[in-house]
Amino acid sequence: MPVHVVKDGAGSNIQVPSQLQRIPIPLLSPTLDSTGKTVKGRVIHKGPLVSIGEDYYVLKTVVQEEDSQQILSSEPSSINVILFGAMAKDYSESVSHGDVLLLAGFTLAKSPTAHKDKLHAYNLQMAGDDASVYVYPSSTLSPRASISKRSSPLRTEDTKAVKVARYSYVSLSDLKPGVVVNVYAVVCFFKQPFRTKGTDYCSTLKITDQSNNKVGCTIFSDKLEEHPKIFKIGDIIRLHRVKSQLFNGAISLLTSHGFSVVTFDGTVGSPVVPRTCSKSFCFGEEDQHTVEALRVWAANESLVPAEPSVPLSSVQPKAYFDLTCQLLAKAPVDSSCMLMKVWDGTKCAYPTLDVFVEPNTLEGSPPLSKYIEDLTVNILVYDNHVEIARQLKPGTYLRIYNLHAVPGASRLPGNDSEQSDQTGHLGFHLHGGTSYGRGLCVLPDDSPDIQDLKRILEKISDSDVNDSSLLDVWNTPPESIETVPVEMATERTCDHTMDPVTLAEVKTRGPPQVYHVKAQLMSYLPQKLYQSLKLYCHKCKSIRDVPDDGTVGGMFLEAQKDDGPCDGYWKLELHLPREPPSELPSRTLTLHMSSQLVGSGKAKELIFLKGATLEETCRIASAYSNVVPVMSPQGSMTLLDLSAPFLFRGSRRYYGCKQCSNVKLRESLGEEVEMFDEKSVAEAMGVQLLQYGLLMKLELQDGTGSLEALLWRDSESFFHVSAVDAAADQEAQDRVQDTMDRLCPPGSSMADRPWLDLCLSSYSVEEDGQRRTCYQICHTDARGPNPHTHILPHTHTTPSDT
DNA sequence: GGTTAGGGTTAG
Repeated sequence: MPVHVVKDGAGSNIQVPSQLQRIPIPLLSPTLDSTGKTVKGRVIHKGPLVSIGEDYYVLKTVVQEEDSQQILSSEPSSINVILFGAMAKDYSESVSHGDVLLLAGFTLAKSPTAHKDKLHAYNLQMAGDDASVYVYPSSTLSPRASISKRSSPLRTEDTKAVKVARYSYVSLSDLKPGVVVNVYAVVCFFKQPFRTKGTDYCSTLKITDQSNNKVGCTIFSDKLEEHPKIFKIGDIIRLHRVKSQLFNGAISLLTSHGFSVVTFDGTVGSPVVPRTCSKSFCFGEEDQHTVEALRVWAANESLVPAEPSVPLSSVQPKAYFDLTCQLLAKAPVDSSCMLMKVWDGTKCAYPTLDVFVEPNTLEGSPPLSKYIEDLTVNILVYDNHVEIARQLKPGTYLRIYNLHAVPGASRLPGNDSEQSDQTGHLGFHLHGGTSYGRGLCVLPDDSPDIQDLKRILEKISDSDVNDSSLLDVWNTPPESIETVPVEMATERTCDHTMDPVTLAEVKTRGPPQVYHVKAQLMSYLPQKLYQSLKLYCHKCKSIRDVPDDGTVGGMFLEAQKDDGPCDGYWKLELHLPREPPSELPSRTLTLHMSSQLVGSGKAKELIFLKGATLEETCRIASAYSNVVPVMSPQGSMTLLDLSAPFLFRGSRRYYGCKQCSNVKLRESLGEEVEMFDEKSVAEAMGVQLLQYGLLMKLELQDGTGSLEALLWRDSESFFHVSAVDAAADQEAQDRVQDTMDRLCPPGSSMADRPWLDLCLSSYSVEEDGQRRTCYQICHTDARGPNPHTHILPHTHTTPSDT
């Protein structure tokens, strides 16, 4: 007898040859010499005994690898076994579903059904005297053997007996209206969840089981994750607590209170992995067998299409098809339309429609090379699908259902006459609505349907990154820069050790954070650089503009109207005539000095100037170290309005904060001052000194997105310029302008602009009661043509964060 | 408290 039953316990008289070498099913190949080799597996399908002549039989069965590690292999772990002759008859009578077999003396032959049943590419053929089957009945392996002792696949009625304690499952043929039931079934039609007019999302399904009844099923839930995760026809579904009801004369199923759903891949022989969001769900060996039985039944019913989707290379004009692909980038087109750039590694046989969008509206990486660009197609997503598409992250793998290949480009949203030469090109439209299951979903990373695709796409991407033509592509994303030496126009001075991230990624994270990014400068504000000069108060944190000379000059003229006397606190007065050729009435320009300072020989350290024009003040300031413009409206000396500079030191002018100063000019002013700099003078007069800063808004982009970042806290070190110098000195201003012209050459395209290595910090600000994330460029220096000639003075503290 | 949808092509 070529079929040996190995019995449990002492009664066993069959010896399994011990010298046989066991080969895991996924590793079987025709190059293998099968002499002395065995295969061990569990019977997951047993076909009928077929008579093909007088006393000659054939039987087909499917066994699955028992070693769970081998099941995780990417190769199929289940294989068709064909038994011939008397062995087929023996097998039919003594082997049951669930039994474990040891097969020896087999030969391998190419499986003609591999593309359809997704089982091993080869069959095991068992014929002749060498072939032996050793059977370990499942009764010797598990206590539930009696249930498995059948010659036909599991029926739901049988499973009831062992599931009484937990769940009982009703055959679709036994449904009565108005009853809450649990069912196991195969999905033969499905729609991805779509928004209803009510409060929920709805999944519309049609399911079937071994009873061959097809039953409609409607699942309502406002939580997307509670909907069944169905990716293709043939997936297995388990529904708990669904209510049967009559609709249009037929039974249908509807979610009832406390419903739950679990789904499984429908591929015969693939690992049985429940797909569910539920953290506590019942799943036992019975469930495993029910799923396997439904898989095998569906495979024999030819319910499932050979392929779940169509590659781009096979797409025909006018076709509606399902596409499995990777999302590369997306961009909003208008309120009802979204562009998705996708690829699947194959090239469409027809020219495809180009869709223009502004590069800064594109999220994700545009094609890295001409080659990848040729494989990338544009999909226009409309209406109800936009909501789902908007949440997708570039890089994810998608399946798009009922995608329409529209021949002949028509007018497109957001496109104009540039499209006219594209007539006849194939456009891809995911129209609105859900007919025919139209929709899209994310395929999980471990989905068996994308493993090959992932490998192929990664291979293409990798080989393309090494292509030198990359350097010609302006939108080379920063990740690729890592492998290509590119001179950066800025350098980071921070000591953070972290990998650079894309701007798209930066935008997904909340503040506060620090990032390293590589980006280009798209634009900046203000364009007139003197407008970037600001005055900052450390105390009240306010920022104000530096007034221009016209405004300041006007204030000096206004102050001249005060020609009243000063009280006699001040020892020295110097009367000067108005300078010719002025035709105005004569006036008095007065220099005052502190009596205390005169007494201590420091008279010239601090000069108070009354009645001078701005121009005169500047000229006098060049001869004295500290000049303070004053007036005396009520006979006592006071400063001008704090909108004007309160102090001139050489070419530098200093301002005080109107809000935080408490001005008091005492007769003894300066007595206690040891060193006359702007700080001590301000302090002595009760002025809150304002600090100069450079504030700029830079729009960055890196191919994955764009981002506005401020240059403020570290702007002085960025430009190698002190802000107070920039306010007083044309050469310093020119240096700032030179830097900006280098980072963003006037009239240049993005291709000509250098990349910047930046340290970026994010923080939260509140505006009109709304919190908003802001970004600042910190710890970053522009690389000047000769940065070492512009050393920043150390006397300045930097303004803190806004 | 218990709707919504109840498969069957957009029309850009």
